[in-house]
Amino acid sequence: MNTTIYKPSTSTSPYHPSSSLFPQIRRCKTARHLKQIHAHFIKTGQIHHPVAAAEILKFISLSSQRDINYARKFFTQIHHPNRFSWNTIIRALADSDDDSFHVNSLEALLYFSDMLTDGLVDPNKFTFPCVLKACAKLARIQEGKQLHGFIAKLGLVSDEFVLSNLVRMYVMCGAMKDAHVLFYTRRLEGNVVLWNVMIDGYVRMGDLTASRELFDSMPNKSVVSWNVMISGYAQSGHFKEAIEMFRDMQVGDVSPNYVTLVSVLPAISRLGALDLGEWVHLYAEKNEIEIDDVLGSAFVDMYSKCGSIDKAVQVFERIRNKKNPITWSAIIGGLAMHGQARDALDCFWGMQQAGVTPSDVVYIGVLSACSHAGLVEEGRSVYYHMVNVVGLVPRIEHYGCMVDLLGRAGRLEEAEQLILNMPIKPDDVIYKALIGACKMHGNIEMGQRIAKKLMDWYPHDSGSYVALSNMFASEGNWEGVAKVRLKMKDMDIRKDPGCSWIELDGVIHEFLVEDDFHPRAEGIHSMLEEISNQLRSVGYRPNTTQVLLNMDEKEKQSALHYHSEKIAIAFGLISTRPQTPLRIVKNLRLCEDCHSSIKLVSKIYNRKIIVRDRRRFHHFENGSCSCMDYW
DNA sequence: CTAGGGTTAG
Repeated sequence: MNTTIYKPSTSTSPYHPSSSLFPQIRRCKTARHLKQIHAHFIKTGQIHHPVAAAEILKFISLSSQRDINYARKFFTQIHHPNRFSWNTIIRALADSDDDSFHVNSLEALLYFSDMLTDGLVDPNKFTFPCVLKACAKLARIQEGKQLHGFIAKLGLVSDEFVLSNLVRMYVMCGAMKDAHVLFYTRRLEGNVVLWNVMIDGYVRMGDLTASRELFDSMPNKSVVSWNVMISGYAQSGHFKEAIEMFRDMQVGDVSPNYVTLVSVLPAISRLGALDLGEWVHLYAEKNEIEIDDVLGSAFVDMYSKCGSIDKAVQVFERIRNKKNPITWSAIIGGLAMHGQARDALDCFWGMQQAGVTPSDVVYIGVLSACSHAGLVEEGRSVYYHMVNVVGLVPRIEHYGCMVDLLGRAGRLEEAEQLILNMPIKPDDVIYKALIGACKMHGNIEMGQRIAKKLMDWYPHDSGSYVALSNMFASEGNWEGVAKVRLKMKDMDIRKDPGCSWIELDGVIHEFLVEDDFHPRAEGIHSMLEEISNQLRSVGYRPNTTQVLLNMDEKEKQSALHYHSEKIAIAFGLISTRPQTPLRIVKNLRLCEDCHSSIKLVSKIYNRKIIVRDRRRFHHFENGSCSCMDYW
């Protein structure tokens, strides 16, 4: 047995960690095995060899079995850490991505300062990327600028890893100007990462024009460049642009990867572009991209939001091993949107049997499922469970669900009491839920009282005016309607324009109210006429109570006639084979007239019509709707 | 050793 005790190295070690010196550490696979080696090295004294210590530290800090606390302890046992060990511990702390990343990043900076104080080894080009990363995470620009000076003195600014992390540090501190100066003075055209960091920087600043310009002018685009643009567009609500980018990248020779799919799926979900979503699913399977919990959650959400709840459940069931709270929220939220409250409740209990504690988002899903289905008692006990069993503090969204749950079920006083007693300041959403319930149950007094309050608090939000007007209209108070309309005109407040769209062969066709810009406008127009005649022949009478404008009855009927969802349906009917289901997405909620006429259209034309409105899905089939008219 | 990601009341 080798019993030599190695002397600590002075200043810089002549040794570099290499597989030839301690191959057993490099070959080590498990944490258990590593501990055995560690113990053995202590016994033999080899632990004092700086390279041995560095190798062990590397395994503890950076392997898949990493254990940051063990690494901290181990580091304090190293008598004279070499540069590799310093770099390793700093990197381990700066890389940590869990809840304590803030503390860890601070600690990384402290280790760096210890390294300088220690004075035995100097930082090098491997040290700075990690220290800069810590600064970036903490958004500490002062320390970052000091590092910049230090790096310049050592002549390391031109190192591509140092430079891109320096630029990234400025980006994460919101200092795009400094980032820009570095980027342009360096002109490392070949460094794709540097470009990507800059593009990401503009995305983070919300300046998509600037990031797009940079993207368009970059000489070589990597898959990450595309991913940054796609997720940038998707996260800022530019869903169409995100999808356009996704298509464009395939014209070039860059293949989408796992992150691309995760980035583009939310955009597909929001637009309800089922064909494209299915294409992405096939792409993942063909290219053997693993559908793990993260990508799986994105697919579950996509299928739910595109109206295919069955496929959502299928994907969900195939994510066998590692379902996390987000995966469960996605499926529960999906079932809720489709009105499958019982299934959502089953899932809620199922996840707990699977040993996953529900997150607050899961409760939002379950509670909204209960309110859409009128399951008051179930909703109450879920709420009780959240507060008293799991111990979560209800957020405004949970109160919103409870107000909606009670309100829809006609327990208006209880709902109002809940608002008055809740410990958070109620927002407009909560009041609108209650107003909706008042209208539904004909409590005009309470509804008006709250709508007026709302108009005082949010004088520029069209929602409260529309709610009040609808309420007057539902009791036939046309004078009231006219007054609200006048006030809106005075204050220059406009109702959000209604907008619906339908995807055909991967192309999204969008229609606004009274839209006649579509290439097939004529065909659509005559189809609308035909539908209207068919409806009349089965005794249908338009329900004009929700028409906001002060028009005569005939004009009102014609306004209804051109609601965007009706135009989209007419277009769908003339553009698809008989019996093809139609999937429509609408930006607002369905009005009552559209709801009842679509029911009839589904019967007359023998079509399944699946409409996603602002809140949920309506599956129309053979004259009735899955929401059972409770929505 | 550098860049990119999933769920959320009406």
